[in-house]
Amino acid sequence: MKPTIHDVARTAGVSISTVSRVMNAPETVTEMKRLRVQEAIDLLQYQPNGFARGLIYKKSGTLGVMIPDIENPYYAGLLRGMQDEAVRLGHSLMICNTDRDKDRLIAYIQSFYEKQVDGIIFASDALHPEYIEEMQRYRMPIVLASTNAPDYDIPSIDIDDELAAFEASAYLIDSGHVRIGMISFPPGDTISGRPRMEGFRRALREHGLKAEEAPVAYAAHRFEDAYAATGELLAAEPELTAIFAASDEFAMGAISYLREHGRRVPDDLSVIGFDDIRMAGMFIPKLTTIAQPVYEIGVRAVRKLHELAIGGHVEPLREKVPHKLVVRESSRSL
Amino acid sequence: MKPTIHDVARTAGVSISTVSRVMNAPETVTEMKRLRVQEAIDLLQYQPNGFARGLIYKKSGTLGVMIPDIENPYYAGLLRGMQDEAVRLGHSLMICNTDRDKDRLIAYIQSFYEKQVDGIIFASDALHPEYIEEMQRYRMPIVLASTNAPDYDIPSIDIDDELAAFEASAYLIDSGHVRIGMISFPPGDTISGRPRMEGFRRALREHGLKAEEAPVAYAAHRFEDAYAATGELLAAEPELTAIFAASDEFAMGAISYLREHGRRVPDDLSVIGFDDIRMAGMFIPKLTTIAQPVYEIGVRAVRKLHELAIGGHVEPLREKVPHKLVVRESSRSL
DNA sequence: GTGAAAGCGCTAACAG
DNA sequence: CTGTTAGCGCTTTCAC
Repeated sequence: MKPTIHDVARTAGVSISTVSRVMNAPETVTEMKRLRVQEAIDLLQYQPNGFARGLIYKKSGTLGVMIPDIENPYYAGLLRGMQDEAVRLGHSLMICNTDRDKDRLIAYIQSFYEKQVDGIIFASDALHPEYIEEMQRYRMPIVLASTNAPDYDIPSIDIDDELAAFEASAYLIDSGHVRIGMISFPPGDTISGRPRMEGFRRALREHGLKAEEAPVAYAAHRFEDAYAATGELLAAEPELTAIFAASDEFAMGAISYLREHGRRVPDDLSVIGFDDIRMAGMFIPKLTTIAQPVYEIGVRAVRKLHELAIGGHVEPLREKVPHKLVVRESSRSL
Repeated sequence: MKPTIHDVARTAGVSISTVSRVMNAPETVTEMKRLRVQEAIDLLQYQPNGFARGLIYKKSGTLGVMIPDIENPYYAGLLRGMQDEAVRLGHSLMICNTDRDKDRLIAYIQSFYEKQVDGIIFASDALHPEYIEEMQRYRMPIVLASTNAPDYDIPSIDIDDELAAFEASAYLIDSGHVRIGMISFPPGDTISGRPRMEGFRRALREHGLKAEEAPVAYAAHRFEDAYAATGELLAAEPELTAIFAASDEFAMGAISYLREHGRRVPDDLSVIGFDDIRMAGMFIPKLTTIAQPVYEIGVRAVRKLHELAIGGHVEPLREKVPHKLVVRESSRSL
């Protein structure tokens, strides 16, 4: 059996309060007893029971994290940032891979609640009001990482997707491309879907191109979807010279399709991605992309949640972090 | 404030024991009261406090997981399997990314212990005796996923690395390759390092090739290391026609190096990887590789840990799961 | 069938 | 400075 505070007290010959004190306020105990207690602790390998402390402090030192797809490298970077900051703050992370499954997500919210996590970080593209309401119903501190909720007063941290997409597209246009297609997340996706598409369209418009005629194909989330979408794009506009992909994985899917259909990248077509996942620098050709400071987003999300859990509020509520265009090999000037 | 069992009891007009009963043994309560209690529960959004239950049951319903590098897609697949099985069993996962940092790992073991996880899954290549002893000292159930410990009686589940490496190499030889190099994990790595190298050598030997003369270059863990190692390999043996990479990431690093130095894959050189991470099918060229059933390993690891935590022992102690050669585009017959 | 009460391991007044 | 005691929220005998 795990030793308890009573065991320590007994072998040290003191009361349990004294033991408790040497753990929480050592300076209030005489050196002699403190040493004796410390010895007993070491001897018994004593470690206070988290449940008992939790009951009293009403804190678990654990943060819940929801991510939609753990196999998506984008989230891996985010998690790393969160984890590092959590360690720094003395917290643990309870991670839930929702697989974009609604029931699973709701079940996890309840589980987080029962396990008394100190707060939840919701990292996802798809954020239905229903989820938010479920979380708010339990009144748990929550912050959004790499997404946001314009309709609710929930702290969030992400990049300016519209602007980033604008810059990616503008870069293509400035490189001489005129016939540009986009592989977008579904228009119903209000985070990485619509804003990036709007940024794309605005770039065309502001550069005197007909935004409405530019072909856009939708892909759900994965490589294969983008592969197929590229076919649609080319069918709609065979003369395409550039593609703006809303994620690096999409860019890879597009490049694969192009290769297998005799189009060279970047010689025949330029492709630009989004996110700058680790793989972007390993792919052949290396991806030109918009880099998101994912690690940083993870770190700040945890920090924000910590603040929120401690102080009850955070400043600023909605935080934007800077993105950056990274030019590598998958694009070229015309 | 979170409602407690007392609140429910009060609003339902019963004692707390009755409330407790409708949650844990509803059939022992008369329908009338049961309904009234259920109503109160729904009304107050009552959810029992995990700390209080934990104190009594001495179980947290949480499993601790240690992984060395969350950005390595190999572990993402593993985690997905674990997560899915954990959900099925009603458990949560507490994940720790050790970053191969010893202090961090030890700190996490203690944290797991304090938080009363029901057990630990250790998924890693590097497994120092010190870690094992630290974990055993706390007498927590532990299972090894995708690694093993020959010197200790610890349940483990992984593939037969030596055999898998043998088959990968034999495939290359059967395809007509004679001058084959290997990019290996460091020889000190007794899991994915030495066994895979021995499998490689045995294949050469059993096919009448001089195993000792085959060049082997070592790479730590990542793409960049393999990139550099490929240069060493080629310097040692410029006539190489095939490379066996001990991981898919190594294979990608090798292919990148080859591309950038004017060698085409698979036309000039064949490259075979190991693991079959998701990216293997997205890379250009698609990787020929040894597929590990990572998802399955994750699932079984959780199941094993569950058994161990419940029954105190598992059968069989060391489990091997089958691997599979997957031939794609990065290799060809001579 | 149901309530009162003890106790899980710990912290925090409260007395001494 | 230190020990005693009352809970934290819940489950579980044990009487009624």
